[in-house]
Amino acid sequence: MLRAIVSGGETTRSQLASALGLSIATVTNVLGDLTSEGLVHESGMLPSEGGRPTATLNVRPEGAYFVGADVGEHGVTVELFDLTLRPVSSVFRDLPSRSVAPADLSSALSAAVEEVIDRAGHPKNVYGIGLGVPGIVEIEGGAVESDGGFKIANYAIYAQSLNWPRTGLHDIYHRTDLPIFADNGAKTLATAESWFGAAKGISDGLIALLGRGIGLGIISGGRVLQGSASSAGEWGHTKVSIGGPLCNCGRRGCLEAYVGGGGIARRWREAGASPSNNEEESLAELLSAATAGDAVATRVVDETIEILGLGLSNMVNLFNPELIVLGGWAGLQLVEYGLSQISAATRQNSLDRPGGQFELVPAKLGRDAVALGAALLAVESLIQTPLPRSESSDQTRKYK
Amino acid sequence: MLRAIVSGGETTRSQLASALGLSIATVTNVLGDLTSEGLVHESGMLPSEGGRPTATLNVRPEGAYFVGADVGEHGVTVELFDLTLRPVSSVFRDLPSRSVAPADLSSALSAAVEEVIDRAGHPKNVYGIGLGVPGIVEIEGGAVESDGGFKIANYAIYAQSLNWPRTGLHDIYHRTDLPIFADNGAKTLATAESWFGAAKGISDGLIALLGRGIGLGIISGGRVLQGSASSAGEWGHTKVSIGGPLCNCGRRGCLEAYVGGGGIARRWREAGASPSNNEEESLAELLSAATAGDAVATRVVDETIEILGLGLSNMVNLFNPELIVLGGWAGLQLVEYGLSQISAATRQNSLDRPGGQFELVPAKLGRDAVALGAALLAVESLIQTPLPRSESSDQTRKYK
DNA sequence: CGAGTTATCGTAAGTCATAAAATAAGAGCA
DNA sequence: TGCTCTTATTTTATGACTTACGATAACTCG
Repeated sequence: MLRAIVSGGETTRSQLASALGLSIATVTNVLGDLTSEGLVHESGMLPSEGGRPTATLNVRPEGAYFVGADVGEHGVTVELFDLTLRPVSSVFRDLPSRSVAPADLSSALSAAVEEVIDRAGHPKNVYGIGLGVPGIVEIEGGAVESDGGFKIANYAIYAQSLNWPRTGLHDIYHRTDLPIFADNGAKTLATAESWFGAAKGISDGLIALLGRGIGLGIISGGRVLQGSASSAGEWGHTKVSIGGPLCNCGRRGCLEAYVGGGGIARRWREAGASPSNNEEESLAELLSAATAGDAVATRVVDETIEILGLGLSNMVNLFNPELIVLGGWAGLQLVEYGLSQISAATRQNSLDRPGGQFELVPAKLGRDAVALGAALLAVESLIQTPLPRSESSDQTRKYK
Repeated sequence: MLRAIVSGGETTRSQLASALGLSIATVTNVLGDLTSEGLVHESGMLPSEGGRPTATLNVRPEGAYFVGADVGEHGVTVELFDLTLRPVSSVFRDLPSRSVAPADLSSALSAAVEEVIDRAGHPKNVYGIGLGVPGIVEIEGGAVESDGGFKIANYAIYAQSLNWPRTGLHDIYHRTDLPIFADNGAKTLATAESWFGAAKGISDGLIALLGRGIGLGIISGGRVLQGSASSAGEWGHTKVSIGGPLCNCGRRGCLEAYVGGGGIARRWREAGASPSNNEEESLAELLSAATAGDAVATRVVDETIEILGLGLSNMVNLFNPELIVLGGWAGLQLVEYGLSQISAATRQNSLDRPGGQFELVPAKLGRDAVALGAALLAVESLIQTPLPRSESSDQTRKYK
């Protein structure tokens, strides 16, 4: 219920009832609890249509706060979100070197978290912190009870692309005064797009994160697919060719080696160009050269789109999505260059039926979507956990 | 509850209670209803351990019957299953020509269904019929109320590989005296393996059907993944190479073109051999030649396993399964030849983490697994639908 | 044969969602 | 201004489940 209001924005009791398949009476009951928790309030009135006017309901922004962090290759972005999931404050910290070690990250991250809460005037009700990290995040058994009375799951991070060995979550963030959650960045992006962005309300969809690496969040039945050890969605290292160019992961023919930021730059270089060292700028140069009619650039771009379409078509056959969202800096640039070309290449390589059943759109949320999705991990946990009962009311409440 | 007993076989009340997370009292209640329906009975007693002996519970085989049909390229296999899902009678019908038309199929199928029920002595309580068909099966809107009072969903079949245009389910089976259900054969196989076979109790797994074509059932959270229009799992036409050999589907580089029955035979032929025209025999010849040390055959087999492993590794990265089951005639032959080789090829191409988290096993159920899984479609519907209330008891019951 | 044990059954009480009734808050009109 | 009509929300009562608990059944062991 809280999820429906947070994700859907201002509504009314009857809208909620029909959206959730409950009666209005039940909605009122649950709402009473949420209101007395200070999470929801009546935000206004709709003009009457002859009878009593409808009260509009909305989340009370200051009802709860959440920290979300985007741990990237270049640095960490940490943001504090209120209960409407709008950013309240935001901090970016560069990381010292290119090859990030967990210890460096740890100090930067802790400082950034402290700063971001500081800047917002130290709200008391920060409910948790979520981390979007590169690589595979597994939840191991053996959750630990923290000082605060909440459980801290035993997360382990395997960031093959950062050359990290198995890294415990406490190695990159050791404060335990707040509940902490983590997931792969592509999956937190998918969560964010699914709550607030292009994939809102979608039951079966794909959210691709194209940047330096290539990630994917698979939405199935409205939730992000996790797999047996929560590493589902590692699309970047699926093979699209036998043999093929060498990838960072040590194998050959990975999709990422072709259409990851580095792969695109490499292919342009091999075609004779000397692109910028910054992959993001390099792609921009490539695309504008292609737009300007440069034959070599056009060939490289066409090839990129063809291979991306081939990779996407594999996902279309496997998942039969109704929607594909392209995000990440490379994804957004490519979509702007030629959404319909990518879409056509995908359909052409897909089976006829599923190939005709999806729509391809750019991501709607901006750069902080990974952090937003990470914060949503904490929100989801708040929604599932019954709050400790307050003095004001001794009814038990489990449904939010 | 019925599902737990059917799938798990003989149990006791307390086992059921802990398996389903209910109290023993509730189990007893629901069981009372199931028993009075004639679906379940107390099958025996366990030796006492000091107190009252535990009654064992089991399904009453003659409590309900289900028809399952495997619609294949060569013919239809139709079987009648009792409530323990053991086959009671079984009919196979060849199809007249190679290129099957819906009309030919329709008469063969109807006759086979009639025969299979006949042979079992015309039990009254046949609850439905399930069809496992090649190609994509979609459920369109607009279910129709039949004479019998049940709904018949509006299924549409798109069998690109059989060259069928959109085919309505009523075009291949027009009797409406029984509830009818349909799904892709690879998915019904997955359902069967997941209820009774190698994938029993698995939450995230893959069941691959390797034969003439290549199908896949993806088990996620214990259920077969369906996608937005229920065509998820079309693995055979995902591309493993850019360019590559031409596939039946009209595209190039499909996995099926390499390691489908036809693809393996083609590659052996191109290597200079003249295999049997029957693909199944051809594969057997190839594998025994390789076992005997034939260099050409060994190269072709190694290549097959390498490509199959590559295809599987893509699935491992995407789904992070705990188990991969290989079935279908080609799958079983290949597994027998070299399970560990296939497993090694898969792991080698996968990311380290998910690559170390799955087990690869052969399918446990035999040739009639597709038909069994199809019958399970009807079982699942029985489990979800509350039975019409009988005179003997006027309590409503919804939980089984 | 009775004491101890374990299994199953029956009943009362607790939960939770909803239907129905009651109340609230307006609009529109005489 | 009051009255009626309409729609929204809250309160109350009911019904469907589930479970806790006590009663009963069926067995072993001494």
